[in-house]
Amino acid sequence: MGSERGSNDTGRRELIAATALGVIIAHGVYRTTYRKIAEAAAVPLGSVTYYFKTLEDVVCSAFEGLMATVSARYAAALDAAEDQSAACDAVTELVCGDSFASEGELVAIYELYAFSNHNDRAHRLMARWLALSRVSLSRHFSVEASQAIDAFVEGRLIHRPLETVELDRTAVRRAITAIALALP
Amino acid sequence: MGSERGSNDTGRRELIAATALGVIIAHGVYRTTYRKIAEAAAVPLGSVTYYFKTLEDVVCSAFEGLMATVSARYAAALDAAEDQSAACDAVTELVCGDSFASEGELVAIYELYAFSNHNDRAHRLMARWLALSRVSLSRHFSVEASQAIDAFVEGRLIHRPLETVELDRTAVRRAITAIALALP
Amino acid sequence: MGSERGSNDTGRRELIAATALGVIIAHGVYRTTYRKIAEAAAVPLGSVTYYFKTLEDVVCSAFEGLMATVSARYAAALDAAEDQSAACDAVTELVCGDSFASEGELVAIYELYAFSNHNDRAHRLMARWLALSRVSLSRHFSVEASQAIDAFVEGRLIHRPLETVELDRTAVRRAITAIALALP
Amino acid sequence: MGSERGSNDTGRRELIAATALGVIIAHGVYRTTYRKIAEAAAVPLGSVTYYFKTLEDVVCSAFEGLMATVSARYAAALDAAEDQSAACDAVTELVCGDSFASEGELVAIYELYAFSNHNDRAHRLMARWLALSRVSLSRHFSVEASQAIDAFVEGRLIHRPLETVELDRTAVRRAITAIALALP
DNA sequence: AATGAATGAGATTTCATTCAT
DNA sequence: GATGAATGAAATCTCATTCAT
Repeated sequence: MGSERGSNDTGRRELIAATALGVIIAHGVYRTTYRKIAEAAAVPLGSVTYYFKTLEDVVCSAFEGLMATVSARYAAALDAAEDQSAACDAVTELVCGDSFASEGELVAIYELYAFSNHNDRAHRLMARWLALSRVSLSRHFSVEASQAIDAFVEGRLIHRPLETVELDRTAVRRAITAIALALP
Repeated sequence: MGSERGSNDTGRRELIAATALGVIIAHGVYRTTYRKIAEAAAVPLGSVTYYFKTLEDVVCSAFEGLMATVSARYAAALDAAEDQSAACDAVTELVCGDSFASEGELVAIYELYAFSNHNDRAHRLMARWLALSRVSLSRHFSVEASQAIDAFVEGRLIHRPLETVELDRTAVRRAITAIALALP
Repeated sequence: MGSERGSNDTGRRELIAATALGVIIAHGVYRTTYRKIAEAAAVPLGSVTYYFKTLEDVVCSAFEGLMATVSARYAAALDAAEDQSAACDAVTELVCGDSFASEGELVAIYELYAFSNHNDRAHRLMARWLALSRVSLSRHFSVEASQAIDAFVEGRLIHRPLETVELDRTAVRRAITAIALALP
Repeated sequence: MGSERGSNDTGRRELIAATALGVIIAHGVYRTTYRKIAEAAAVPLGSVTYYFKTLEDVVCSAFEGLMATVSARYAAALDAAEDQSAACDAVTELVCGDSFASEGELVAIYELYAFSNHNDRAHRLMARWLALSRVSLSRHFSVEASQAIDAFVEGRLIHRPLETVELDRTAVRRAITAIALALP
């Protein structure tokens, strides 16, 4: 009975951005198109271009949503730790467990890394994310240890899907602790 | 006198692949096109499509060239080390110095990471590269230490362009040594 | 305190039409859009479409405003002339001076000429304008001289911006007088 | 049976430009689109965009074709005249007869006038056309008379389709002669 | 009355790809 | 083997227009 025009509801923009993240994960930024996003979100093509003037705009928004989710988890895990030992446990869990990022989210993070070299907004997002993770780590580690541990976490997340032999939790824990002690 | 047609010379294929890498670095895979490559290489469009039947074919070939270069450097640096201490020095240089990869090559490496999630050939290339770096590291470190150090290197390379305060060489050296000792 | 909605004031319609003329002058009819007009007039897009149901409607209204201005000037100049000699002076001034139409108005007039071949309302406007100018001229010249002088004026206005050597006032005056005398 | 690829024939470009002129005449520049041109020329859309990178490119090419035709006629008519009197006859024929430009060509000329204010290439074309017509006239008239007569011709051509009472040949002839004599 | 939201249609344009030569 | 010409398909994006409010 009602027309489809007019203020349909709230959250349309967010729905589109969230759906776009899924498209990026499934196809990569290089094959992400307005059309695929519209189809996946089950909204008219014109609706996507209405909310997002350029494709890079949608892509960035999708990445911003991802970063909000992921950095919240990162911060929560570390903020909950009461001492450095607990913080080492938390980092180990981030690296080895499933609590930090799903398989798909990891793929999206790769895409963001690549994309950020060609897009300023994404680049700033990355820089923000880096700064945030450092703040969380700095509550428990020296600045230098935070940098090193962060790098280790980053690298592990990238290598994980390619690894043939899984690095076990104990080893990860030991490496983190060693870094923390080496850079007091 | 000679026609401009015909076998211009050997190496045309290689020229195109090498040029493609430059295009990828400048624009990202998501904006890499046959046309941009042809223009950058100053060859006819038909020449690019003649040597590379699909665009993904050129992209993968470009990445293969990159990996050949970069993994050779990685291996050379580690093979030259005579003991674990020298290996730690070598890794430190890889991470902090300019000898491993240029700014542009780093950008290309992230592109490859992202691309590999959506392309089998690139995925296999990545896996091969990971395996190779492990072999190089394993000559000096335990398997577990190799995995951990490799992750650390990876993460540092990603963070380096974003870092506001540069992590100094001494700290890097110390972190690597600590990992090596912690995972004997 | 008052809402921003509601009857903002009278003259909104006129403001939009007048602004549209500026857009036409700046971009040409072929690149005139509702959106450009709305932006230039600093009114909401919906406001433009509210007052003018179709784009051709705005364009015609803009042209009507232009013609009102311009034909008033034309008529005033000729009505003020007391005899044929003064009328020749007046026409000379219309052709050579700045009093008849600004640079922008001239551009708009050519747009109207072109547009009138594809739009009935504009065509009728043109015909009206032609008739009016003839009435003004006929007060001082024969019908045939009026036609000829009007044509001469028209052509001069078109050629003026393209002329490399400016036709001097004396020559124009002499041509007009000659036509007037030749067609008594 | 053959494929549609490969060198189809010559003149494809010219065919498209000529067809574009027809579309401009029928719809006006402001409603001329790649699609309409392709359909009218019965060639694939991609063919039009292949030969003409931008729409303004097609439009200009169409106008260039028109000008070539029309200025050739103009020059021919005047070059054939043996003395000033014959030149006056020739100009009269240009203005009153059908030999100079068809109804459609006149419409296209209006379009060119309007378009030239928003496009440099078209502007240069107009300037060239003006210069050419002056050269033709200057063979028979003084520079000042040429300017004036050219303006008269221009204005007549514009007014002709709007005129309710046709200006007769005798009057036109008399006006031209008068101008020629007034500006020796 | 006035406007923001929304959308379908179509515009320009880019591009991978194919094929005759 | 190599390439210019050509094209179909789709991509991004713009826009007139409509409607709920």
